[in-house]
Amino acid sequence: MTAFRTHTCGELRAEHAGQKVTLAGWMENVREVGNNFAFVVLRDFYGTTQVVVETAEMSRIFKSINKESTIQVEGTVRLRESPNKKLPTGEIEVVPEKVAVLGRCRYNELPFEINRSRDADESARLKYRYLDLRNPAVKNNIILRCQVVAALRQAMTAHGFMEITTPILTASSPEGARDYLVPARKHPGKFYALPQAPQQFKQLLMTSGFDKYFQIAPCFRDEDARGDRSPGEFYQLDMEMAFASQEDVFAVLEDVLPPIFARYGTYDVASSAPFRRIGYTEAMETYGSDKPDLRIDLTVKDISALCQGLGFEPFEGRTVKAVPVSGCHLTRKQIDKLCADVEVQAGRKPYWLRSDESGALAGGVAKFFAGKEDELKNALSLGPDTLVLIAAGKKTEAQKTAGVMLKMAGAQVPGHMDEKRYEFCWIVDFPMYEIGEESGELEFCHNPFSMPNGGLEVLLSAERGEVDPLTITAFQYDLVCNGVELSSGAVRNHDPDIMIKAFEMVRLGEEDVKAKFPAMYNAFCYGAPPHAGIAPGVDRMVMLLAGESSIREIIPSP
RNA sequence: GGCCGAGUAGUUCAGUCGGUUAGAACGCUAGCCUGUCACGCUAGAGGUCGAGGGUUCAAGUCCCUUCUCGGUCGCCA
Repeated sequence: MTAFRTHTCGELRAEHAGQKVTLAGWMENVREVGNNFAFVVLRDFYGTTQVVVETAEMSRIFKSINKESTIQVEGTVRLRESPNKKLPTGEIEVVPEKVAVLGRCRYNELPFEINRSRDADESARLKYRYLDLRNPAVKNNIILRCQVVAALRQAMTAHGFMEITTPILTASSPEGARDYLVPARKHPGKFYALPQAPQQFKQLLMTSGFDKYFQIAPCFRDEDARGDRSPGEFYQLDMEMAFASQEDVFAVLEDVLPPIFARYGTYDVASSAPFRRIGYTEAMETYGSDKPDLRIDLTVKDISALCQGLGFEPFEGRTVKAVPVSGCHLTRKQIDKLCADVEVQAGRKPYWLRSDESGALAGGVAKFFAGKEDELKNALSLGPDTLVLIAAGKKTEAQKTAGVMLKMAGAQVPGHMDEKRYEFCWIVDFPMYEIGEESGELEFCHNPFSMPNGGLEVLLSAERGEVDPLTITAFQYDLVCNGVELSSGAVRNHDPDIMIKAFEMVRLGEEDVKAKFPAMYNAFCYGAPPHAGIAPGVDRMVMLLAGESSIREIIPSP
């Protein structure tokens, strides 16, 4: 009950029959079914209620109002002669006595029909986002977002985490993206940077003695948009724990996320705690991706050795990866389409061949395997009716292309993907270092502030030449769900000595650490707790829960 | 920034080999209709075919330039 209404438009039921009520909402539709006889649909946030028009006077009043105007209707509830079981309020209707226009819609033609706004052109939807959001199907994703955020807060609080806010106007931070800059009025020529993540602040909080921190944190990165990535700003469930290991972080999310996915998601949660852990190297070998979609039952096989000396130039001296797709009955045209799709995404065209119903190899590059058919069949455990997609190139290229082939084939060839479930996994053991493509020298692979597995010892061994630095892994991890990278996190390097040594490996030193991150470095010199954290993307999570493929569907004002 | 695709009525789209007056559905307007709920029926209004240039007797359609949007790669924890 407010000044404008006694009930909402989603509230009235049979038991309200006979009551005098006042409703307020948008005039969604008018169905004229006779002379001076019509049904008006009134809509507010909570639902719709039918208003019945039976007199010439009421008919005249409603005819003078454009759809989507806001109106107030005072009247009496009565049972419908022909109820509609599909609607929560379908048993009743309101007989109006007084109608007032609260907010007139000046246009009788809208940019799109409210209830079909999702079919409209996206730029029109965004321009008229306030109309788009009147569509319950659009609005419900935003409601879902609110519920998920509330549930996350509740779960994190229940796990003993405290929500602490961190600055928005700050100094440039260590992440790799471009910063957004804000001119500083009092210091002409200088700028604030908007945080790409609250990374440094939360680590300082750990050093201060706060034990468990979290925040639904806005992050700002000046990068181009993607279907699953908002341009500019997005939100993370940022968290950090003191005196904690990688497994401690995993345990929290394995406890927090599945119930929320189960309750608010479109599908069932197929993974139970503990989620599967997959090493980075293994993920790249087996799935051709560091964000595998475990709903797909296909894997990548290495056939490099087998493919030498075939007389097929693209395979010579290259890494060759194959993805066998069993039970495949695609036509030649469909296979070409699949390969073209892979080429668009991976930038490299895959090769292919297939086994027919008798198991004989045919098509594509099959002829080059003459004399080696059995070897290939054994290597791939090849049965009949199987399409083999093949990628060749430098190791990383071949892996990446194979990963795209795997996801494309999984999505397009029936029987290899059970779409309607959530499959979580952790990708662990990311390499600490790599050989830079441009420099040709050793560089940090990811975040330089992750703790190397093996600590100072392993770095010293590498320095003495006993350990290949490329084999050093970091306590750095990604949480992946259905092929979407939900989150990445790490056990942080809290020890200045290890930090300096890690930097020395890439020809940097203490001065560079100090220069780049003075606050954190200094703080760690006063006794820091070992700590670890992670930051799942809220937008991507809601996207998965809503079953949407565009991140703009779950953001109120994209 | 590279590549691919799209742009035609308020909206979503069709438009054949370049050929008469550019069509459909929804929406809108008017009329009919007393139980609809994606109401139904009849009629009508509504178009700079994204923009500019070119080829041609003739361009929505072919060519060039350009703009906008989407996807993707680069980029991005």
